[in-house]
Amino acid sequence: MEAAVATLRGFNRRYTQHIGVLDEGFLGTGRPLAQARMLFEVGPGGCPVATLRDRMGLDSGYASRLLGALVDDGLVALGRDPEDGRRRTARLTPDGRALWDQLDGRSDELARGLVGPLTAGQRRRLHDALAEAERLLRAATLRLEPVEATAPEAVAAVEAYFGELDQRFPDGFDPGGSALADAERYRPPDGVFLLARSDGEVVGCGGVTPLAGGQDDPPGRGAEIKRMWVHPALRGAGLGARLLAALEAEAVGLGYAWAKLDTNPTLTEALALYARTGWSPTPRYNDNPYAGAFFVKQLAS
Amino acid sequence: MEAAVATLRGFNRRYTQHIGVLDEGFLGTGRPLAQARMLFEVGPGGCPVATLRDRMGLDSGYASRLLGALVDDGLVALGRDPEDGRRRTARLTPDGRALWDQLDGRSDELARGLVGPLTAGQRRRLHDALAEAERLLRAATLRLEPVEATAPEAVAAVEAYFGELDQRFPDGFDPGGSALADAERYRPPDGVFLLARSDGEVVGCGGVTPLAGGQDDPPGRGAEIKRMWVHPALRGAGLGARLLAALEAEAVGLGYAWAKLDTNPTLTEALALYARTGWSPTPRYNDNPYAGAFFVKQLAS
DNA sequence: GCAACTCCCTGACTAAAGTCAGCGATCTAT
DNA sequence: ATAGATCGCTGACTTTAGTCAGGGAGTTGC
Repeated sequence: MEAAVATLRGFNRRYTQHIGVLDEGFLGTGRPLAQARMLFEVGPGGCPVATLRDRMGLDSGYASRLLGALVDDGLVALGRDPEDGRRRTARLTPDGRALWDQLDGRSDELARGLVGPLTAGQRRRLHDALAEAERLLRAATLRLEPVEATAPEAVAAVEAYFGELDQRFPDGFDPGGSALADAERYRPPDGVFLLARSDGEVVGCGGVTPLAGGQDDPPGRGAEIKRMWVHPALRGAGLGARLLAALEAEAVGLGYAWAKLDTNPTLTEALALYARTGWSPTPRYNDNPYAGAFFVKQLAS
Repeated sequence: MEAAVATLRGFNRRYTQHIGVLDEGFLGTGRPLAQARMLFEVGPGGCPVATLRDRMGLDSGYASRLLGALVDDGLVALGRDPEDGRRRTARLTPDGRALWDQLDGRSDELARGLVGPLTAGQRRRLHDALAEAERLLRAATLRLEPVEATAPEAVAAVEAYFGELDQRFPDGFDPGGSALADAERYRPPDGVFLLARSDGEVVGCGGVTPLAGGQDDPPGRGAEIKRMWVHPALRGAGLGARLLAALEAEAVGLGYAWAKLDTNPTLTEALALYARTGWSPTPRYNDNPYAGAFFVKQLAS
């Protein structure tokens, strides 16, 4: 712990001094940093105002004013959200896009200047180190929150999960119903659906549903843990373990005494995770044609 | 290159959003960020005003004002430098020290909170990744500058070098004279002494001196490359290669046609570096008792 | 001993960043 | 239909951050 804390703090100090230089790409455009950052955040694809405020952590009034200045200068256009007339979406005008390209180019140039003195091998090492650090930092900073299984983001996460299974299994994967089919089973008081977010982006999910116990099952109410998924970019950073632990804790909170889960035996990382965290093999308890391994765990209360 | 640039930029974005949080440890003390940062920079050991300005990149007037505010609040005391009456050194008063401790504690707490959710293994991986990234970024951002070999920082670097040799060799190392002994040999137009700085801190050095050519030497004037040293914290990031290349370029600039250097055969990384960068083994050319390997290189002009 | 140069400080600014209360338009639940 | 909440906007502010010109005390080179 101490070593990691010290390294993080040391890194932070030097980083803000040297690499923070990348922000300077946003200066010298004849407009204040905050405006430039705002324009950059809007991005070529446009962005809802609320998202901009959230991401930049700004006061609603201040954000509005920054956008107003960009609109006045003809760089950004605000449109109404067709689904909710209160919301507005910012989009870049052609002029705005030109400035965005300029900002992007400057940042690129600065980053290039920074890695320029390194050899190809060193650059690769830098790339690997930063990617690893980011994976771990994201895993550390993400937030787990319960949501409705029918929420658009939850559905998107489950569909990403299904899509991945479809690619991964030799014969594809057919969910046998939409992601929404059994949504009510994930609703309190008998279930829950957790979404893992990092930077607002969904990077994982998983749910708890009630499970009818059989004759040989432990006493007390039983739950099933389902649809556990981790975004590919974050694999190997321990997010799976955190998510599983959080789901177990939720199950305990819902009054369950034990839980089961199934998985495909080809998913070796998952098998290792379950073995490591106190899950024991158990006989098949459902007719899921894609599952070949079944686990049970007595939940600590 | 592209991958490294993209990763760096992506890392930077997330970093400034999440880890920049560490700076927030400096907020909420009822005083502006800049003042808090200044107080923290002064540190328990005190710090000359010029150094503070440099490190924080501030205008002289602004820095003076920030310090003035801290002095008014009884947190910092300014004293005269005994060696140069124009210079001032800032020191923390007991109250200032208490606030410093508070800031330090908050930063630590934030860093702890950040790495807290990670397992011990993940923390170690984060530590390693950040340390590697920092090494490489420092190697990329450092500056090489020619200095007088008698400059205090140059002497300190050479003494660090000697000290390290003394530890490394089984029978110790005796420089046979102080670091200053042959300082004039490192002075233009016949020599040069380079200092590598990162963040103002000296992280490496090396010099070029004239070398009398023998019968079997290549035609033209010959130089010797000496006292090449890299700070232990930056080893393995390619700083040695950059330094050596810079010294060779300096030698070319000084009109030398070839150069030699000696080293101890136990310094295997150094041997590998020389072999990799076009240096060829050559017979002993001096009576340095610590040297056992000798190299020569024809310099490109 | 004097000119030239440093180092730090002061006064007088400007621009940018950020806060707070309140308002109209729009959506949601009952 | 209406009360209550949400979303974004506006006005009126304060505080920070940062710049520039100049000046006094101290040092250095000749």
